[in-house]
Amino acid sequence: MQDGVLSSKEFSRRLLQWHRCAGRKDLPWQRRNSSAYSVWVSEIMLQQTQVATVIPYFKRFMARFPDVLQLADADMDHVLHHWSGLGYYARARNLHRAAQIIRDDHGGLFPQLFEQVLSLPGVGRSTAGAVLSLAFGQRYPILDGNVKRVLTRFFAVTGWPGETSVQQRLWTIADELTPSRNAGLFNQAMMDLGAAVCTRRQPACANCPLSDHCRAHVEGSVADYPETRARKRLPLKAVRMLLLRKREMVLLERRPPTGVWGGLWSFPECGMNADPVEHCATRLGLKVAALHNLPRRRHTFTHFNLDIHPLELEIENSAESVMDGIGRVWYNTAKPDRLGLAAPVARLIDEFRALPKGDCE
DNA sequence: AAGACGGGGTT
DNA sequence: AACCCAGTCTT
Repeated sequence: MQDGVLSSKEFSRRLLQWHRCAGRKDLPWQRRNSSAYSVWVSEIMLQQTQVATVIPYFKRFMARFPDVLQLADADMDHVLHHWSGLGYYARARNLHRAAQIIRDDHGGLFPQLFEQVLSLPGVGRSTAGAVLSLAFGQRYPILDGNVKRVLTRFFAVTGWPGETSVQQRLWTIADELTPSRNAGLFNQAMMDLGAAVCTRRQPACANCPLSDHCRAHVEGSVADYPETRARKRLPLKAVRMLLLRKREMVLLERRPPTGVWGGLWSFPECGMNADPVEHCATRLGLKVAALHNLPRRRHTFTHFNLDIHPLELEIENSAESVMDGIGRVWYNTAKPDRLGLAAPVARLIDEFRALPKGDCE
């Protein structure tokens, strides 16, 4: 058997056997009566995000939006608030929109046809396969980071998995391996194996039920898979954030629906070369009484680095009106509204709240 | 086919 | 500081 090729049937038999003993079965979205809705929410949260990070968000989210109708009827701001800090906020907007589609087009019941699930915003091939297999036992493969790692190693697949040709090959392999019975368990087991055994660094091949037929393991090249993309140097951008203070209130603006922190609330910004006082007068109709710089902080994205230069500005007590109230709000740091805040904005507000209040400077 | 999209953890 | 993570959408 050592030299032969492992059949798909034997592959899944071994994997499921391993999963019965060693797999995780007590995650919050894996309860016995977990609905398609909770599987879906968890899968969306788990996109590009690790289990440990997701768990508290998932619990809070499900407590507030226990079913698809409550999510569909909720305010976008409320949904974003519960997503704040998770990142990739388009996921939350898509989740909300998809819930409304399920309410309006599917009678509030989660669809069970692959094409219908795939057409929901935010749901691609892998997530559609995950929900249908995990929640309904349908035979669809998945291809997330864990599965990619397992497959590239087991079959010694070279090339960066983000490349189209490599990805197609991996989908074909995943499809051939997926059993017609127990597809959900199989997919869960693949993800668990990737998360617990076939880890990116220092994989526990000694505990792997497939290692004797794993090409990378046999060749002693496990660390070479999956290949990584050659990375470019990230561009550095800079922005000045205006922390406009009026007593314990601070002015926030809603960001445009697309782009970084889309739909979230943040501080007004101005370019590094602009005059902040002038900017406040002309764009916001506010007179500045005092100002001082706060320490610069760097925020890193996948695609660029951002230097945030916070500038605290005290507003004159007279001339209270802010131009164009739509999309702007005086945020009470003592009694916070439930808004979605970008992570660095939330941090700045926390520091701000800790500052001595009142008429210093 | 390539780039955009967040934040946190690990090394 | 580099690298990665239970991907999907837009261009």
